Amino acid sequence: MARPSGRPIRDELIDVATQMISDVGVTGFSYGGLAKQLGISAPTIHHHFKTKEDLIAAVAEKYRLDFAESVRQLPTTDPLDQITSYATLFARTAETDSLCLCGAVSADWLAVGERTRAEIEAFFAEQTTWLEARLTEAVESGELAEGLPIGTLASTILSMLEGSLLIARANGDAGLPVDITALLTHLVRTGAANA
Amino acid sequence: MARPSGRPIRDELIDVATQMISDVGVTGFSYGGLAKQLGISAPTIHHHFKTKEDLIAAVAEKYRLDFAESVRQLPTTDPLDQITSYATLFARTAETDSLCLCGAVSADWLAVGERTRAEIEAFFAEQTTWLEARLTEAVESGELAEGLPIGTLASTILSMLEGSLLIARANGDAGLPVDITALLTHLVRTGAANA
DNA sequence: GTCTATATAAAGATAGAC
DNA sequence: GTCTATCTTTATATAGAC
Repeated sequence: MARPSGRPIRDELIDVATQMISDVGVTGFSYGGLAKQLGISAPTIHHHFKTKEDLIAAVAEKYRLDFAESVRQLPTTDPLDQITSYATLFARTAETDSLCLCGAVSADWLAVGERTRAEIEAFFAEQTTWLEARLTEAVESGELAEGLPIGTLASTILSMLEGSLLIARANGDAGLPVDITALLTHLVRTGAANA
Repeated sequence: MARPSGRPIRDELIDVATQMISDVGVTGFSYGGLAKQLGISAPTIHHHFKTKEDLIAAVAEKYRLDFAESVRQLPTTDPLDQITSYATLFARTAETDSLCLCGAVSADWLAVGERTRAEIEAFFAEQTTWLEARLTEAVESGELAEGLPIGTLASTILSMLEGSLLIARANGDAGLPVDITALLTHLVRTGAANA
């Protein structure tokens, strides 16, 4: 399987590694397997990423940055509708039987280095912060009842989405991330309606 | 590190392997590392589990059965309170920086064999079924509003708990599983109060 | 049931030619 | 920037002694 168009090989390495980590974990993927997929030799990868940990950290960073960009490009509607749209980012992942890269790395926590861990922590922190911001807006606009613990609610949504990808792949139910988010937003709206 | 008391070595192998899989994934743990931990030689393990896949499948099965037993032993109170107790099973896991074994294996889905996958699927199915039963009871007792999609709500809770373990370990926040479950049960109770 | 010795394959990584 | 060749370590697994 030769390498397609003229994309920078560094980017292709990261993309294919991302998929492989989602499939078999950070320990399960190898330079050899990655090289085969791309039709190059394994030592060539060392030229771009000196160690495997370098590559994994780069994968995590790119995922975090790309995801942030995807979130920025979500349609800006009502705050709770934005969270529904946000869930479709995870559903898109589920449709290819993939996990969130950061969830996948988190599952192999003791097998990765400090730089990678810092990226994963940053990813979860950024996503929680974004959700908190939407939830705060929802309180201000009256969509969401006052008095709810915004931070815990944000963690609930993120946990739910990360976990749903694990379960969706095992069950073959790619619609799970959207379904459960729809239910949760329904629940919080109901709470607001009766506040 | 020699092996403690007179417990069957087969059980000890499964227990230590369970912890290692939670730490570094199914590909990251090895017969060599497992042997070292227990103070035995690696080939000895082959005597008890002919292949690594045999061991992984046994680990998954024992986890599923032990978890079912833990669930059966939860105090039988109000249905929604039982779900709160249920969450403490996950919190206990988080306190040792561990994942649910089935969540950990699910993260390395393409790296395990059919028997193991069947165990994981069965675990998720059993847990979902248990949650559905409690939720149905909660509707009957008036704790929970009628009309909610019970199956989706059960999947929401399980997804939430599985995902919270991933995030709790990265964040060092072992209280997460309980906090988010408390919030969710609060949300559904609120819904019932206003139904 | 546990060990040593061994087979075979693959891993991560480096050196040096082109 | 990519390759072949190689190094070292580790992996899963088997054979056979005790």
